[in-house]
Amino acid sequence: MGGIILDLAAQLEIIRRGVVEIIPEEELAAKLRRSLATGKPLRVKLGLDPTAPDIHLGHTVVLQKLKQFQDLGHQVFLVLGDYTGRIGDPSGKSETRKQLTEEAVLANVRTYEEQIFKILSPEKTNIVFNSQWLAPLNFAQVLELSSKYTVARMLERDDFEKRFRSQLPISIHEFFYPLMQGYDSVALEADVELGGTDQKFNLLMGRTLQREYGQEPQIAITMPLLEGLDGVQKMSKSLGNYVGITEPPGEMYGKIMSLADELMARYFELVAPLSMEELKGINADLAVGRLHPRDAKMLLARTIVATFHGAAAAETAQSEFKKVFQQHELPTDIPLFRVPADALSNGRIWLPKLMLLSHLASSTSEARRYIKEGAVKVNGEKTVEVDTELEAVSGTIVQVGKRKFIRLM
RNA sequence: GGAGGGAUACCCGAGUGGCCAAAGGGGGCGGACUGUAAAUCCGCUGGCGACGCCUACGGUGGUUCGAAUCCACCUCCCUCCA
Repeated sequence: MGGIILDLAAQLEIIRRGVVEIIPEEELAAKLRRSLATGKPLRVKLGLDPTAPDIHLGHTVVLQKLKQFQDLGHQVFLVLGDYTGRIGDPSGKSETRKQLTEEAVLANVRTYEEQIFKILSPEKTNIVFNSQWLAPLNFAQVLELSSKYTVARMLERDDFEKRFRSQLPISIHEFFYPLMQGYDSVALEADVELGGTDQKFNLLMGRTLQREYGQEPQIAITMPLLEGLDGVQKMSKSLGNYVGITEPPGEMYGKIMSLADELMARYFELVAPLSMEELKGINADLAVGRLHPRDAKMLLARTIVATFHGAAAAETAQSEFKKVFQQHELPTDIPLFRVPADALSNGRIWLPKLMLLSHLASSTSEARRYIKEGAVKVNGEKTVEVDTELEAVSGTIVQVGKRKFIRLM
């Protein structure tokens, strides 16, 4: 399968980095050993639930691990859960998720693909849809599958258990999600399955089912869940504490700079594609004060932006950041705004009106608030008078807060 | 099928006739400070050319000078019993 095949110890070291659990590690070593001996790559699987088309840094933790397998010459399978997506993974949820329509799932899958290849090499990635083997199953086969596991064991799963105990509804079809995901492993004859720690139950289900279907059980590897920008809850789109990998470079850079210092190490370890030596060096330098936390964070931001937008974009994002937030200068690109003629009287415009029209504020009340708070600058001059009638001269720069600017034209 | 409890702003959650554009917390935003869109402290957080007016406490009506608060019906959610 090509690629650099390192020896067992070297492979294990790379695979171990950042993981929470490898279940069981001895079996992984055995599989790797066999793979090295026979030249047959391992079949590594990652399931994606196509409900959220926006991939964020949280997703990349597990994608990077997959990439490492890929770089080690193993065969990577991305299972796009078009079929399971219609159920919605109940993992960690306290309530039943709504089912997606077939069209919605397919639309999401397309967006997924575009984003995934920012990390994975397209030519080395096998994308498969689980409808391929799940859809043709007949009722007898489904019954057989469901006979391989018991309700009692199903209820061992945390979220099911909680819901059951507090008498919240659990639909029967939700029990099928782990079964279907496990069956994916059977269908693919997976050697390894990756997932977040919240996926542990589902990953182990794969092992159980593979055994039931006469296969060698896969290895379950769990990755940590990345904390979101708030530093408390896991990164997720619905919590709004995420950095999307398709966000513009400047936005991405800024969001990372807004991380609490304490979270830096975590992001360095989980999302920055640096070598172990580099990581160790950074941590050591930080510990002895040789590296300023701010500069470390800038390095982090630059590295992450470079991953998704390239080194040049990362450099630009950084110099813009320095310019605006350290030197308090104007950004290079300021959106232009043309004042509509009917908003002018004698060539002047009421400042709150201008802010509203140019989306610097979402209402005149908000605009008034900003002005009173001293957040508004006109050509660099703080303006606290709400009833300012501004001369609409081309080139005038209006700034709200630290980040919002317009230039009149 | 029966009995009870609840629905308040972005979220959680007080308020049980006027002092309520509605406590408190979270989140968000702004300012100061700085080392950064970290941390910390302070402030703001419905709309309106605005010391006033309009809209808002699940929905629709009603009682009252006056309703988030009382009454009726409706919708949805929850708890207990069967």
